[in-house]
Amino acid sequence: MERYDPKAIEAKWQGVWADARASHVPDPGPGADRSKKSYVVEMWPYPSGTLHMGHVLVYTIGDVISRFHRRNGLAVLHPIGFDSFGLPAENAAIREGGHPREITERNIVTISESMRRMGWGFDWDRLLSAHEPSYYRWDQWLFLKLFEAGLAYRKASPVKWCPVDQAVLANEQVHDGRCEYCGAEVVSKNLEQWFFRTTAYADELLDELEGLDWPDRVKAMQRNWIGRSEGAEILFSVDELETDVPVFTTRPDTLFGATFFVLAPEHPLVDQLIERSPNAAELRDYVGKAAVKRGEERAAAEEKTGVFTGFFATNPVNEARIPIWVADYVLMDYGTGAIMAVPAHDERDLAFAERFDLPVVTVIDDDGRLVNSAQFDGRPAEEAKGAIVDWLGERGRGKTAISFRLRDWGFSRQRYWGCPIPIVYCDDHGAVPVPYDELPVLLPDIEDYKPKGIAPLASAVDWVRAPCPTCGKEGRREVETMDTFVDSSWYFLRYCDPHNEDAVWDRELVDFWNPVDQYIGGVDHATMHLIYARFFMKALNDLGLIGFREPFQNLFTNGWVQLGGSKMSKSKGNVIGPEELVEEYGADSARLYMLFIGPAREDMDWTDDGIDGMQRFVRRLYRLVSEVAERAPAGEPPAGELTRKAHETIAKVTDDIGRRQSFNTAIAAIMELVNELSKAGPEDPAARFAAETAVSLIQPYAPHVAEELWQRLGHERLWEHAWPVADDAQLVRDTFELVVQVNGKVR
RNA sequence: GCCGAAGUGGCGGAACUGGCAGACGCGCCGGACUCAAAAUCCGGUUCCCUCCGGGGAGUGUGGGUUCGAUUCCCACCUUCGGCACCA
Repeated sequence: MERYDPKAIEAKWQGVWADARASHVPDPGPGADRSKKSYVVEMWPYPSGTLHMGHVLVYTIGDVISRFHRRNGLAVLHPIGFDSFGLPAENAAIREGGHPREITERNIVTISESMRRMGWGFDWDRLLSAHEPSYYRWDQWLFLKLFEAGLAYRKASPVKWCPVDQAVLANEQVHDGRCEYCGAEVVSKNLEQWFFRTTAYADELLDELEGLDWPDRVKAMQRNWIGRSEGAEILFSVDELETDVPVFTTRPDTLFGATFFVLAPEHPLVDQLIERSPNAAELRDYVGKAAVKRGEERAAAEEKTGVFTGFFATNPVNEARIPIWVADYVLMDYGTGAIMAVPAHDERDLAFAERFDLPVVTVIDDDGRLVNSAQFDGRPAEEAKGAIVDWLGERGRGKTAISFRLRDWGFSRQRYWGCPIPIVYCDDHGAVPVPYDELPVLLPDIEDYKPKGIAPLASAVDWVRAPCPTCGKEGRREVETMDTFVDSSWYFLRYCDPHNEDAVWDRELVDFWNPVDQYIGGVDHATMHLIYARFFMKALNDLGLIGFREPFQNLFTNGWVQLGGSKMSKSKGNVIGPEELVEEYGADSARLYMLFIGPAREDMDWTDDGIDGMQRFVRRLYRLVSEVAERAPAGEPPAGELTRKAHETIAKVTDDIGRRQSFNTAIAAIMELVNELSKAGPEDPAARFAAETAVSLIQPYAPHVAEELWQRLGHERLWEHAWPVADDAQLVRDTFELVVQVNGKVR
């Protein structure tokens, strides 16, 4: 008998599937049954040069699920595409020369070929790449829709600015407050930046998490990210300026304990205070320094810092005049950018009070009741919250309020390799959207992508010059590009109608396939991507472009595949990548091993220590089934151990893949069946049934060798053969063991 | 600090609903085949004791509930992940 030859077998069946278009799904016809569809999407990859083990994990999980669904009679849409805009290609181009487009497209060719060799059954007819004008044209189209709806807008936002280079700097380009390139002291500058109004959906993003079949930890991370806090907004007055300043607090019950007042350095009132302050110079210096610090630097500071303004605020509840400080531990973009400081009941305020010798007044005792709080003394704190807010409300000095830590999504990037924002600036008309019929605004070729001046696109002078769409007078194009998270917020919609040149999509197609039934990807996208995509669906639904509000009904988050963990150094140390793995062992063994190594949702340390064992198993299966094909008797399998084991395995594997998504244990179960078959031998009257069952069950994992063996067993087209069903009657055992315990011991 | 996940043999892990802990695999030990090796096959492999019949301990630690706990409850320890001056 010839040896198991994965290369030959895999090439053969990959050819057969390509010819048969086995992974292609046609558009649903009229009256197609939505209950018989399954939409399986893995997060699309960034086209780096080669596949890595993380890719092998994600796409093998998706392939197992989609093959399983297909054989369960569902119409499965399982597409692939590339998240091909973004920094790595741009940086590679800067480093090595060449155009980001060339590098990207070369990588796409290489990686697609590797994907085919892994046997992943994608519908290649629907291939998308974000950097192609046929895709990003619709990024622009969607941007215009959101812009019209007021969900995309510009606002001045502080950026780090190098006054010498006249350039916006990324956080990483600032070292010790100095420009990475010229060493000049970096200043903060308010620049107009583009934002999506994600905060408009803060409540829905939180509430609609409930209905999703997502891992709890991902939901928890999103809740945390959205950060809804209930509290109150309270007005303090600044008599010298005849103005009121609102603060947000979750602890209105501690209002009588406010002993000082703090403004964020960026607070608009600070400028007014500086002009009339005895500490003007010191304040100006402090505000300037705080502006160029990163948030983390502020948080990491060992001691709190701040400057007294010389002004006082009046506490509305007791008319106490408390000093107003400016301190960078108060953030402008949360709450109102101003706080009442209650050192007795807030750690941070306490640290500040100790540093600057400010008074501490306890207003809640050990029993949780108010003290030093006038008419509210003796009330439990929880109850006092409402009572104090009501009291303030009657006097127009306070009201209940909700604050979110979720911020609007800033999506302008001062980078080249991204989707141009279709806006023309006109001296008379401001930011004017490019008309729909002029899309796409093509990304021009330029000489130099280095982020040394302002955005690299500014150097494409001919491109920048454009007539104002409103008046025709010469204007200039937006030179910033979109964050690549824009591309990935809706790509799964475009897969449903990828070649449509007249519209972003056909609503019926998108509504048929979506929401995605199974989304698969790393937990590293738990917040950004998975929040942005959810925001997009809510906005697009409100715009009447789609008929649903959540993109991903079921989410599987795979663990990290760690290379060279603590274990690696001990063993051989020669870690091999996916390409070599396939070359040496074949795609089937690689796929099986990747999912067998441990639970796919948990992090794992990649070692190739066990891959030989997996190859051994596949060879054993191959030999055993080949023998069965030649020698096993035909006909109905008689009831007995082996027949029952086969039925048990069907039940177990079906449940493991379908309900539990426990991919490693399904493989173990098939191994048990093969072990039993091996013991019974190829001439056992149930051998043929057991072999057919094993081959059929392993097909989602190891589709090539399964197809080959299926053919040897005298059948064809396993990929569309119905998934086996366990016979309940065969699962009943004639005898069973009854465990008897006496005094807690088995007897 | 807050939120979340997890601690089981030499290793990766299994035990799904409270019912024989260690499935499946790696590694290791022994054997068969072979001139020899590879490949393959068979047997063993949690730890301790053993008169070889078996006996005892055991799922991070300490308690608890239960006839019975890896599983449920309380407290603690450790590791990993996320958020983090969010008022």
